[in-house]
Amino acid sequence: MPKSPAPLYEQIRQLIVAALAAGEWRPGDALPSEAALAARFGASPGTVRRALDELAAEHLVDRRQGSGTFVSTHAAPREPFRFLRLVADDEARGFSRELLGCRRVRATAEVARTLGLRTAEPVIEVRRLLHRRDRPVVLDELWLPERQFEGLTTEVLEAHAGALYALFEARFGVHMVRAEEKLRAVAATPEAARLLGVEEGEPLLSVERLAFTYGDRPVELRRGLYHTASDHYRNDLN
Amino acid sequence: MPKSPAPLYEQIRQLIVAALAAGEWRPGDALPSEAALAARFGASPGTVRRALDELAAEHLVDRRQGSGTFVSTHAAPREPFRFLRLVADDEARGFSRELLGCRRVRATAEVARTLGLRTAEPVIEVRRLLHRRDRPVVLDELWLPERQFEGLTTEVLEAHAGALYALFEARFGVHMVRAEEKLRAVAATPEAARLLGVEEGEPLLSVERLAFTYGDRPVELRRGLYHTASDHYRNDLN
DNA sequence: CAGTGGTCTAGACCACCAT
DNA sequence: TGGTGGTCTAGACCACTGC
Repeated sequence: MPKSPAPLYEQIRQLIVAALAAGEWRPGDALPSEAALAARFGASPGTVRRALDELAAEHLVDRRQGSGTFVSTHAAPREPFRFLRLVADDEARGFSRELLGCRRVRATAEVARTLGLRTAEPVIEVRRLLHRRDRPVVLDELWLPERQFEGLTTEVLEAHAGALYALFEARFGVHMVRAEEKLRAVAATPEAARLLGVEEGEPLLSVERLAFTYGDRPVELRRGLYHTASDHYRNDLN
Repeated sequence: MPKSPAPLYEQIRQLIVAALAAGEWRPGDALPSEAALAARFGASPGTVRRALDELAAEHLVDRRQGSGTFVSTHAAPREPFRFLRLVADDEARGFSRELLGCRRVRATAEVARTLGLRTAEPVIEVRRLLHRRDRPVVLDELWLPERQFEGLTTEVLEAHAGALYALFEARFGVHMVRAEEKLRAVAATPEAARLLGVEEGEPLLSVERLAFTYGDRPVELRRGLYHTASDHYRNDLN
């Protein structure tokens, strides 16, 4: 408990996040203007501006001079793979996707704990490959609470052309805000080796990702195996 | 070339960075107050404040209410390993260091190109191990332009207790501002296996880091091999 | 207590976008 | 041309630090 109340711009920021979580404005929508929000929250325009600037820094909203402030969306043409840090050594871009499977399973103890579910609660498991220049480079396996992703099937996935996170927004109203990743080097299992076209035991980069929606609620656990022969995981430190 | 000149707060930000690069204020020093800087640059306090806020967001300065704005330093007690993202699975903290060697060599073509030097220009090569609970977890190899690090020897390294980057600040006036890392999974070479106490061919996380000082000038190339059995590389995405 | 950064307000003017 | 966000200013008041 803080001694003094949070500053007004922070309170306003939280109110806007709550409105986003409640779906008052959907990804891609315009928010009300600064002046309108100032009137709504009874604050001066400068204070609302500060709240919006913080939200823009967290990539929750997207500010465009002359046109307005918009809810961020993974469907934006600029960043179809905003959270994927794997880049080709020669800077080549883009992947093609191959769906391996989608089924309803019971959460293992670890998946349940990580996603904040009860053990054995139903989850949807998706497996897929990403190819670069027709060579497999990523084997992804991901788990989603069925409660929030009811109706996600192989057919739905096959029918959707854009990024996975864009599908989650459009069809299930779940927008991914941020993620935490844990990286390790591991040896390829026989199955991973077969799917990625490498030798068994060959080093692969293991990437475990926990993705969060508004309000820091975890909604996706993902395990990726990256073949880093002519690609690498890029990270900027500051 | 931008059509319109950069905004005033950005010009002021760049002037402050230039002053930092010139050593007008050293790491740990206090900058002049907002009001004093406003007078110096002929701008209003609000504009100077914005420039300082941006510098704080980049971790170039550290703002402390009631006492002032200070030049960031790697000697700060809070973050002795600010750029090291390797954390123990059980959240244990801290490493002990073991120096393996420090010698003057000629830059390979790749090292020279990356650091912006001429081929075969002299560089200082340092090799060391980091241990967690008396077990080796990181094998580091790094190269520094001799021009900027003249006098860096085994003795100097042995005599210094704090972080490497703190030594670079205190002794050579080089402050590391940001870095870019490229990660891959690789197989342990015989030498790496021996030093890290693992089997030859075992998967290791390879981390290649290029570190920059003020003005985006590259000054250190580092290759790390991380043993990720009970540690992992942590990354936050947003 | 003096000096510092942190918050909040109010308003002027500009640059950009859509129509 | 009207509405949007972006810049810049000016000043009041508060919270915190260190002497």
